Parts: sequence; structure tokens; C-alpha cells
Amino acid sequence: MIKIQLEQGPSREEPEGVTPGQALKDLGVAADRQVVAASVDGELLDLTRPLERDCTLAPVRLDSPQGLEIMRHSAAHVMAEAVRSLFPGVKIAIGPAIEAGFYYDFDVPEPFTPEDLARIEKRMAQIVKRNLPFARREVSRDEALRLFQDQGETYKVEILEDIPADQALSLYQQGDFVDLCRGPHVPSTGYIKAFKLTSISGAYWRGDEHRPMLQRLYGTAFATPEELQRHLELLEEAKRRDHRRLGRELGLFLIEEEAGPGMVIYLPKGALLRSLIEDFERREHLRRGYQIVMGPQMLKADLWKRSGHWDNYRDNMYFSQVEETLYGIKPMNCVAHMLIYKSRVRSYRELPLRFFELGTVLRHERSGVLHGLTRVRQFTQDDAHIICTEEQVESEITGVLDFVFEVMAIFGFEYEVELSTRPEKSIGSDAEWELATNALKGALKTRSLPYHICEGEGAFYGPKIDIKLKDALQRRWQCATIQCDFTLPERFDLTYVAADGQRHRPVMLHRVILGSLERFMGVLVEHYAGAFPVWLAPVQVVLLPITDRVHDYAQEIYDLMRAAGLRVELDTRPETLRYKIREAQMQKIPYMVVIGDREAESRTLSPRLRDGTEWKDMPLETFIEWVQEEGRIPTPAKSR
RNA sequence: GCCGGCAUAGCUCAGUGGUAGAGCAGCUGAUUCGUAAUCAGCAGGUCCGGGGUUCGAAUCCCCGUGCCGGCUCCA
Repeated sequence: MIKIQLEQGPSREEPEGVTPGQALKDLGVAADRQVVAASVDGELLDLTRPLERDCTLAPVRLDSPQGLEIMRHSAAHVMAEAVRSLFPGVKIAIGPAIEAGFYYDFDVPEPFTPEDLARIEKRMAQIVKRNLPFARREVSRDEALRLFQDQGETYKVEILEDIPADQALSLYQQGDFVDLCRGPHVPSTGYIKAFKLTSISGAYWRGDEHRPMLQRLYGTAFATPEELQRHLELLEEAKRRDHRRLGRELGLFLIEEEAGPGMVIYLPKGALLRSLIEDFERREHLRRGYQIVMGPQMLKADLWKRSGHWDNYRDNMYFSQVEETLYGIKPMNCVAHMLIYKSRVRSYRELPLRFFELGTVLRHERSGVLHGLTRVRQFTQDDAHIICTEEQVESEITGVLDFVFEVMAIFGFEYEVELSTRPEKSIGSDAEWELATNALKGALKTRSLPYHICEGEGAFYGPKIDIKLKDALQRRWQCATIQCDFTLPERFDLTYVAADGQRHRPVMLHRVILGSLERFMGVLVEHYAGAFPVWLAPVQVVLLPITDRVHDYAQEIYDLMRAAGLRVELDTRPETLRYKIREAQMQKIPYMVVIGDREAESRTLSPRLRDGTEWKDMPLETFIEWVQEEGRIPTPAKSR
């Protein structure tokens, strides 16, 4: 007998080899279809996996993140079975659960069509209805190899060959479909509830563009049809918030083919929004001891050779021949900042030096990756280079982290932190990389921030911390980044004179807070769904006179508000009030001020808010002061 | 860059081998109105570009460009 301890519950003696499913039932845990797997001493197992020794057991329910993931993974297997039965000769590659669903990659002679998607979905429904058990079986390496070789599943064979020899191999089978899989899975196909196939796309085998392009089918699955429905509605909401759509509707920006793909043209309201953000940035950087600098748009190619960009980044750069000399258009702002540092002898007393530039850069992004404002070829970074001593590195990084979090709080973003380490293609010594990586880790530790490590994801010149901010729909965007660089100071022979009178090598940090202003604006538009807070709203107030009789009064109010610094518009078109309100509402203007005979008489205002709230008969001065206050550029609260 | 889809009026879209359409937006006029669309009229097109098939191409084929969804890359 073995002792089964229910997590946070009673325990019980069971015969050796009892299944978690049976044990849970005996322990009084309802054996309905909400329980899809078991957690045994923290390890996720099938409900049918025999238990051999004393353990702590907990049910994994469909409404938990793990339960949902297991069900989605099982749905991927069902999709693969459906595809194989409908498309004989297809080879299956890999099919995991992902954040909002699952996918499976297939090697097929002809790409799938949207009609195929419907057929596959139908076949999956049949498989689910048959409620086939997911049977697990451990096999030897040879047996597994033979099985997949016989089936011609070359991708599975390749996966097998990469699995360490000492690792146990398991197969999962439902119906006559067998897949190599670690598991666990739901007990049977009937556990897969509400699912839907969402899209088709190409994907390289193992993400390598030199390997075959496979066809990837995406799907999603939820515990209930209602949750699936909610998810689909969330996708609809994301579409409504899409900054490309709102950018046009709100008159913020254009991206025109005739101007060039990935080239943003700011319309008046978009340009205003951006300059408000820039004003905020300049003020915050000056407050924190940064110095504003400006570099040229292109620099001689020799400088890019010296910096390492020629060798490591040339493919992403634009060049221009001027008379006899080749110039590189800057893809980064650091090189000019190096020259600023070198413009005179530096003392340790000056360090840290913090050079800030709203620097416009051009990068030749591959054509398939461009996307609205979030991926463009010309963008402006809120870039700074901090040059300091080795001893100052960690506290400078901590300072930048604090800066980032104070700014994120103002815009109302949540975020995640990632630390990226040395990539394959890189410059610098092992010792330098280690020193830099430790400094970044140290700062994260000082602020006790949780973070993920991304091995090999660093920049070619140094490791980095990325802050991925999450928008209102929980999508992640990389904006802020802090990168250590021990190599550029060396390449440009930066030195400072220390207390000992000797020249020493400083360390450099590259960092951005918002990242690309274009990208940040795109994310901001989606985050606020176009309804910007008053301090960022391109138009804060629109005056809506009801009849011609009050146009003079409206004009007077307009002039007063302008003089008071409000961003106000006056709509004197001969349209109905309802019509004007609707338009202002769709433009998401914070305050719509209705002006009729009553207001002209009493010299008051009747503002309507975007949320439909109406304020009656408000004194003019009170309203102006209110909007002035709300429109003030916010000052960050100290985060720590 | 790669895979797939798409490209018709400013926007959203209909039109599938036989005379280019609708709604919204725009313009003109009427309406002077109290919180999300007043009415009428007018104008608006190299059907993405180039080549081909055909008596005839928005429609079929080829090439190119751009966009969309992914992959890869990344602020």
C-alpha cells in the first residue's frame, strides 16, 4: 500500500499502482470532467498514470492555467489526427499549446485553404464526440525510431534524435493516431470542450529560415463555449483598438506607399501627440541629470567600421555616397555620443555623464516585418548613453529601472522584465560579458524584480534588460531596454582621468525608456483605445453651439480657452447637436461643451464627458481651471 | 527575406468574361435644432502597376509593388 496525501486535504492508503483518477475519486474529489490531470508531488501527470509510491496529490482542473494548457495541447493532437485523416501523406512536425491556444506544424504538398480549416474543424468535432482515450505508453528509443521511420515521420525522427539518450520516451495514442509526446493529456478526446481553428500560416521548421517552410494551423480552446466566445470578442476588441485603424479615424498619421513602406507621416493631431510626449521626455530627462545632445543624421562609414556596426549591422543600414566619401545613415545614436564624450579630456569627477537624444534612426527592416507604427523603417528613440565607471554601473542601471517604472505608472502600463545574455554573433571578451551581465542582474536584485532570462538574446555588443509592457489587452510590447556595452568605449578609446591621475576606461550603457516614439504611440493608441487622457488628447475640448444665435458667445469662449492654453475646437457647422456629439464622441474628445441660449444667457457651460456624463451650468472659469489641471503634464510619483 | 491571403471611389465593401455599383465621407442647397447619424441634389474610378490569353478582362494567366496573418529578425 502507498500513502496518498491530498494537497490541503485528507490522506488515504491505496494499493500500489492506483491511478490518480481513482485516488482522487476515493479522496472525495469530484470525478467530473473538470479534472483533466493530476499534480503528483508537483509534477503534472495523466489521471491514468499508475502511482508507485507515497505522494502528495492535487487535481488539475480545466479552469486552471495548467488544466487549460493540457486541454489545448490535447486539442493539438486531435487536430493533427484530423489533418492526417483528411490529408494522407502529410507529415506532422510539432504541436504545442501556446498562450491563447495551440498550433500544429505540418509538411503538406499544398498549403491549407480557409475551406480546409472548416473541414478539419468538423473532423475534430467527430473525434471529440467519439471520446477516444489518450493512451500513454513508454517505449524504447529504438521502438520509437522504428515506429516513426515506418510512418515516414521524418520530423519526429529528427526530434527523437535530439532527445538525450537517458530520457524516457513516451507515446500518446488516440484512435489510430500516435504522437511522440511528453504529456500529460486529458483522459479522452471528449474532454476537449469549446475549440476553434483560427488561422493558417507558414512557419519554418525549428524556426530556421534555411529549413523547410511548414504549414502551421492555429487554434484555440476553452473550458466552456462562453469563454471561447469571450476570447473571440476580445479579438474583436483588439481589432477595434488597432492603432492602424484608429490612427486613420482619429487623423493621427499616414503610411503611404508612394512615400515608402515603413515611413510614418504625422498628421497635425499625431504630430501634436508626439510633441507632447517629447516635451514630457525632455523635462523628465533634465530632472534626472541627463544632458540633451544632438547628432547628425549620417556619419562617415569609417566611423561605423570603428564602432562595429559595419561588421555586425551593415545589412540593416542605409548608405549614401557624398562626393568621394561613403556615409552611413545612423541606425543608432551611440556613435555621435562617443564623439561628444571624446571632445575633451574627461575627469572621474564628471562621471556619470548622461547624454540624451530624441534621435531619429533609419533601419532597413525586411519587408515582411513592417507593421503600422510598431515596426517601421524610420523612427525616433528616446535614447541615452550613460558613461560611467565600473563601480557606478549598477547604480546607474538601478536609476534607469526606476525611471522606466515611474514613467510606466504614468501611462498605466503593466510590464514584464527580461534579461538577455550573449548571442552567438557578438563582440567583446568573455570577462566583459560576465561583468556586464552581473551588473544587470545585480540591479534587478537590488529592486527585487522578477525576470525571465533569455539565453543568447542579447545585442551583439552586450547583454540587456528589456521591459515588455502589457497593453489593455495583455499583449506584450518591447519598449524600454537597458544595454551594457564594454566594447564601444574600447573601440573609441574612451578614457577618463581617475583620482590616481591615470587614464581609465569607462563603461557605457545604452538605454531607452519609451523605445521608439512611433511604437510607443501605437501601443498608447491601443492601450487607451484612442481615448487619450486630457494631457495627451490632441483636442481637449470641442465647443458645440446649438444655433447661430450663440455663435458669438461660443467664439468668445473659444478665444478665452485658447488664451488659457486649452486645445479647443469650435464646431459651427449647421448640423444638429446629435450629429456634432456623435462626431466628437467618435473622435474621443474628452470634453464636448454644449452651448445654447441658456448658457449664453447665464454665461455658463454644459460640458459632456466622453463617458456620457453631463455637467450642467458650470461657471466658465471653473471649467477652464479644471481642464488646465487635468491637462498638466503629469509628474511621476517616486516609485521607491 | 520566406509561406499563404488580399488589392475596385477618401473609408468600408458589392460586382467572377459582355456598358463599373452601394453606404459613409466630400461638395451644393434647404433645415436653427438641447446630448451618438435632418433631408435633397451633385460630384467622385488608370478596378494597384506592367505584360499576356480572348472578339471582349475589374474578372483568367505571368511578373512586379504594397497591405494583411504568421515565420525569421527586432525599438
